[in-house]
Amino acid sequence: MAESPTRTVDRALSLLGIVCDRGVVSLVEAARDADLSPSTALRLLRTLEAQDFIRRDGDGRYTPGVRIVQLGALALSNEPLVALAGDAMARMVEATGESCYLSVRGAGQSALYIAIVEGTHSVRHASWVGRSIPLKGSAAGAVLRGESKDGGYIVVKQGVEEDVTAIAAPVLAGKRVAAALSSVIPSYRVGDEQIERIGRLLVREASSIIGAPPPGSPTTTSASPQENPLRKEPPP
Amino acid sequence: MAESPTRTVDRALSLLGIVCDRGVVSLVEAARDADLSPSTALRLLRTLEAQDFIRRDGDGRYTPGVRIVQLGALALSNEPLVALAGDAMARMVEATGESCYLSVRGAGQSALYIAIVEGTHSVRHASWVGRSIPLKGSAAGAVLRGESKDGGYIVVKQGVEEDVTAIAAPVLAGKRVAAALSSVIPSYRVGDEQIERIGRLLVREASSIIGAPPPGSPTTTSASPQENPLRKEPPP
DNA sequence: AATCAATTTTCACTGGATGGCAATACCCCA
DNA sequence: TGGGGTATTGCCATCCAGTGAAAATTGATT
Repeated sequence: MAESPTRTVDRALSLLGIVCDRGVVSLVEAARDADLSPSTALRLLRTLEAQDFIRRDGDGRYTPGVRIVQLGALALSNEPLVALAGDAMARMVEATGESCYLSVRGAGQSALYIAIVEGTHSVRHASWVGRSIPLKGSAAGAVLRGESKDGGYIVVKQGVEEDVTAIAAPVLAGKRVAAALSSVIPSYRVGDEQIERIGRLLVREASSIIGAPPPGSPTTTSASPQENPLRKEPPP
Repeated sequence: MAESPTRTVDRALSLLGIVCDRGVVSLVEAARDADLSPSTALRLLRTLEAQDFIRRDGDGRYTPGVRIVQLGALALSNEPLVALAGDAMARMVEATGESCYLSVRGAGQSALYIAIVEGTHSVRHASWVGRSIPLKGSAAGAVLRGESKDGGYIVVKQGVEEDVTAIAAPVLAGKRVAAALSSVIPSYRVGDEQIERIGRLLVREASSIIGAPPPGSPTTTSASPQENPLRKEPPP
């Protein structure tokens, strides 16, 4: 975290994080976690509550409110990378049948899934948009830390999740790693040849994301706000 | 918005909303929207940036940051109603083939979709978790405003979206309307008999949500954090 | 009723938040 | 190139908004 100019806002945002992390929290717990006096925490929590970022349940404890959900979804729907990566991710899933993820650096030492296209196998890896995984020990994390050589792919077997093999390639904006494109596959289903094939596909698709032509409709789970609400699918 | 004890935090949260609403915004625009001096806005925006709630793009403008996405997703995954409603919503879609939505009151005069199970027809209504719709003019909105009689369903044809008919029933916590369960259907596909049938189904399923037994795996687009990442589907 | 912990209120105090203003940066046009 | 206009950033005097200790209130338990 960089130097922060407004202590009061800092404190309130920390409290917001605590409420969201814990899901349900009492005043004194939140105050303790934030290292604030209960009366200070109360006032700040009341401010968050006044704008619907948090709410109080029947027992007087604090839980996240609708405003944080709403702004989070808005933020995600406006994320340009999500739109740009849609076609590439769909192609990955079509070519491999495996779940495909787009992730960026998250808060602290984490990576954050910002788009997902699920695989088509009946046994497949499943996760969710908005999930954080550690930078350390994950393929996407290694890529986001700049550890892939010459834009190549990174493989992690037995990383942050058991029984899966993760392969990731960097989405580059110039020299900077903007995101990681990854596939996460049940380990029983991949040998070295398949890993290499998927790795090469990831590298190719990742390099198509920035500089790609203006996207059509995204096909990820984060549907575009402008999408026609009556969706017609192509015939099977 | 209720009376708010901490002006500084209020202002910062308003700025956060402005950045998320607009997607990309300059300092002076944000300051104008928030009715603040540019130097005050700068300082508050810097605080939001320091905790990754917003970030600056290459042109120095502000866009939402990963922290808001992360906390939004966390908040949603901890929302008890989403878990509770999963089975009911899946049953609705199985019985009708139409998209099913769970919504709660959002900020201001809005309703917020917090869970969605999409319909199975090739032409179906599509929307997204986190989307806000107006309370006025929508079936879910009417239900959330307490306008359904005796827990019955409300029908809106030609409401906030064209070409669709929305039917909603209240999810009650005691006497209080906790959420709205709704189906949104292309109007060409429903006559009065179908509307009545779906309406009655909605009422029945809505009444099963609170007081329902502990849920299994939610089947909505908001997967549970505890879900097994290797997902095995039943055979077709 | 007594005890304990959580929550809420009160209020003296001060330093953190403010915004006006100046400096700097940037863009556009003649 | 120079001028004009706007945006951004830094500085600093000012003051009141934010703080936290302490008291009061509430709620749960024995």
